[in-house]
Amino acid sequence: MASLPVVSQPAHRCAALIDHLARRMRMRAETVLTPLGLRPRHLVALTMLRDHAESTQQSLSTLLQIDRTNLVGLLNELESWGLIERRRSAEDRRRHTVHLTQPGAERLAQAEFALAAVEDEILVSLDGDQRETLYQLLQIAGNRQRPDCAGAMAEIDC
Amino acid sequence: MASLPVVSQPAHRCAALIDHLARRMRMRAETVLTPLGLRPRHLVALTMLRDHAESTQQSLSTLLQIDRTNLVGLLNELESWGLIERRRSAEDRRRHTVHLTQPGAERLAQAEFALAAVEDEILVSLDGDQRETLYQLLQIAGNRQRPDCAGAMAEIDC
DNA sequence: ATAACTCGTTTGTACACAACAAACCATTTG
DNA sequence: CAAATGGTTTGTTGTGTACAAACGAGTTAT
Repeated sequence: MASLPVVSQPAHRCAALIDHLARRMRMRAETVLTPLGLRPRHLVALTMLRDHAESTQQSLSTLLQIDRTNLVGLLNELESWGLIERRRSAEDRRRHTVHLTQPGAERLAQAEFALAAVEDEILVSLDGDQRETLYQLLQIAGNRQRPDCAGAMAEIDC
Repeated sequence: MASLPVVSQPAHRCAALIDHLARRMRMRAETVLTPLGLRPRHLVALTMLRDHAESTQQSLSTLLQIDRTNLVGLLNELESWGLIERRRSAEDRRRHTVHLTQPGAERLAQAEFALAAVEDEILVSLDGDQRETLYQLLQIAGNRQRPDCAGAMAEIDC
């Protein structure tokens, strides 16, 4: 009776867990970020820019998964703070390549430093190794969204 | 050379990564959840309720980290769908203990099943073991927010 | 019993985030 | 030149959540 579907079992779903964890992290992050004049979205963008330097806005928008029009506003803010720079691409002068400036990198570093405390608070239950593992997994999961190399972002490495 | 600061290194901050991953997951999740009449918040709540049965609303609100007043609305919806039940506590009749109903459990199972596809899509870069590890880490990180056992939620196990 | 407090509830305000649409300029490509 | 593309601007909409104020019902302290 009540067969035990050993294989086809849906296993564990982490969507809800991620959602929950992200929200908690985010709420705390906001409070330490505001003194720095940043909001979560800015941090995500800056982080992305450090890891994928010189992206064009188009690829940034797919990378960050936010609408182009919204991205413009975001970048406007960051640029007006002097944290990033837009330069016209040499090859195609319609394009803007976005660059993290020196002050931008510093501000990001400050933010991450401030964030350390928040993570300590949220991730108390995880020891150092576990946190590192988590970081790695998130990094892997986040970097390549799917093995879809047919699109415009061909040169990366696939 | 280029010393390897093994210990004091600020290590990696995962706040931005989590934030980003959560948003991508969430957007996709919404599309498979809407046919089921659920939204992400509902799923989080139902999941919590399955794992921490019979919580009072107060403890739920700290667990979910959402305001009490907002929790009421959320539970109202779930109750009107018949997915949860509120019962007055015998000990203290001001309290409501919240229960996942049978239909609620089923709906949750459906949702998680539907979510499998989304996770497959978002977490392509992770193999089975890695996903399980991720799940475990998230579970640990999420369950006990901090070893603060002085409060009202004393009976759990600390 | 009366007062003070607590749990849940309702209502309303405010803000952040983000999707989406429409129209625009500059540039490249056909 | 026309058509398509990258970025920009403006404005609308919806959603999630915090927060405050005030209430009823029930509890606890005095």
